[in-house]
Amino acid sequence: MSLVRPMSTFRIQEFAKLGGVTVRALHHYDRLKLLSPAHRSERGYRLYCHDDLGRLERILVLRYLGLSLHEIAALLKTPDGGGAERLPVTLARQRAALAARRAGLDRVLRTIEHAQHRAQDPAEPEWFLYQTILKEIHMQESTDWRAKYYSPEAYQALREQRAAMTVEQKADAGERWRALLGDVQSAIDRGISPDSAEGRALVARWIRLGDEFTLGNPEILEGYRRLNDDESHWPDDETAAQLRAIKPKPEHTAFFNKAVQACLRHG
Amino acid sequence: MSLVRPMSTFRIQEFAKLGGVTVRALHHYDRLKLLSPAHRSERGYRLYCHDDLGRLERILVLRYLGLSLHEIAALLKTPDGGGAERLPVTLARQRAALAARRAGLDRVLRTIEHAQHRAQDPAEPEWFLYQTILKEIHMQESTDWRAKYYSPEAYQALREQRAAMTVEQKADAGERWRALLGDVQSAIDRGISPDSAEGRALVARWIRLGDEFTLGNPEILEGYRRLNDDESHWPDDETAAQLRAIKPKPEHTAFFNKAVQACLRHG
DNA sequence: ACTTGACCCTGCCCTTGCGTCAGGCTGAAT
DNA sequence: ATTCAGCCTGACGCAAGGGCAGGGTCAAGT
Repeated sequence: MSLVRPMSTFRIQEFAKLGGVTVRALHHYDRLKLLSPAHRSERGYRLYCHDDLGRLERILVLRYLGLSLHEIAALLKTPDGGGAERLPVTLARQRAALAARRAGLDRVLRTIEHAQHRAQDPAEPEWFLYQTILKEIHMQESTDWRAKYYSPEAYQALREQRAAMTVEQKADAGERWRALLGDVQSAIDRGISPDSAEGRALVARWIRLGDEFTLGNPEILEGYRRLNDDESHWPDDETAAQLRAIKPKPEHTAFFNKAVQACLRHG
Repeated sequence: MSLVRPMSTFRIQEFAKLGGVTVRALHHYDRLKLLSPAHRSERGYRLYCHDDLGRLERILVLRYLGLSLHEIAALLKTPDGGGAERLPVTLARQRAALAARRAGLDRVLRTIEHAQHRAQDPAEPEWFLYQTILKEIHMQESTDWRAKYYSPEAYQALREQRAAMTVEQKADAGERWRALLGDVQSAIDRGISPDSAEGRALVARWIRLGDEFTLGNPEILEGYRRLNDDESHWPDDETAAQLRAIKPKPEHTAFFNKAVQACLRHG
């Protein structure tokens, strides 16, 4: 009977069995500071308590839902209150991501079935099979890569908005963004204060344009933020080029934020 | 105009664009010897030819279907003839694997939807939500892990066979396997030659028993082989224990193979 | 001839979620 | 005193590349 061991604690192996995970996984979570045992024995043994089991269960649930350990840590880090608030958002995003993955899998499965069907025909040479599959792939890959940044509802709303716009309207919107950013740049170059009347006028234009785009939907804004923050992963196509053209530079957003502060101060 | 560069070859970047992949990926494929350029310039530049493009396209198709680069290399390594033969088998297996993944994704998605629905209720505490999801997970995880080793048709056949057997029949079959392996072990211990009459008698028993199990279906045999070859990844449940009990040791299979050779030699 | 800029090479470390040793302690029972 | 199970840390491996560093090469413009 060990006197060192506080009551109702578990050594790592017991705890692993309780949670249905391996010892190594627990080591891993400990190193990531995702789940550290409540205590350590004098000699360094990990001693998990009952609350740790609750946390582990939460972790396992979120892992099952496909979140990365990093995301799980972020979600569980909040002193709670925030956790309950962010959970629904996370669920929605994760659902969208998984639905997209499933759609991708479905396409691959259809392609395989198609290929199997055609591979039956001995008259068809193999290289032809590869060629046609490749064409299918290229066609399918032309799906909108921006989708993954938005919640499903937000993306749906965006698509409706885009569908309702003519080509000229889209070009015009792009042009107005570019013009606005140009004006902001020029204001910065001329040393105009964000606090000035001109600064505040620019802010007003920015906000109007933004609302036009986000439809006042904060989820769209959130998605757009994530999209813009991930520029390094954009593919190299025309969509990306258009996006880059209307992407505000850090100094522009800095100017914008300062000007907003100024407006708030002045009421 | 470079005189060093043979006609109709591409440097790595051109080639990457033709194939729609990155330069780094081509480096990677080269290092894995999956796709090495037809030539190198004097100074070490990779020079890809038109045939390389064909091979790359094959690689991309198979990658799209979810095969690992290792599997792709194996499939493409055969001097062809074997390639055309193994392709349908590969497609079937891959389809089964992807279908399983899709089913898993479906379950997760349903779980998320369920959770979203219940998270609406503000009366329900968060921990309770986690608890019930965890229960769902445990229920879903109790699916037969052996399925992934078999083609869908083979697994279906196996299940029908199992359903048709009574508990006693199953126990009896296990017992006969264990007895056979015991007798083989004893034959080895006693220095009996696989070539002897006793050796050949054991082979006959082995084959009969095997046929009873595989129903003469080579796909089942194939799946069983893969299952047995992957013992290190079996989970730690009762099914695994039963499987281990009837798993022939390497020396048993060696004895078996020698005895089969002997039978073949003697007609 | 020289410089510039685009392109190429190799090699090394980074990612995710652990598994798998390896070497060395600890704890409890024999 | 030994022995065996259990614990620790640290390092390396995996798949499919991404990213970067340091250094060489090619073609064009000056």
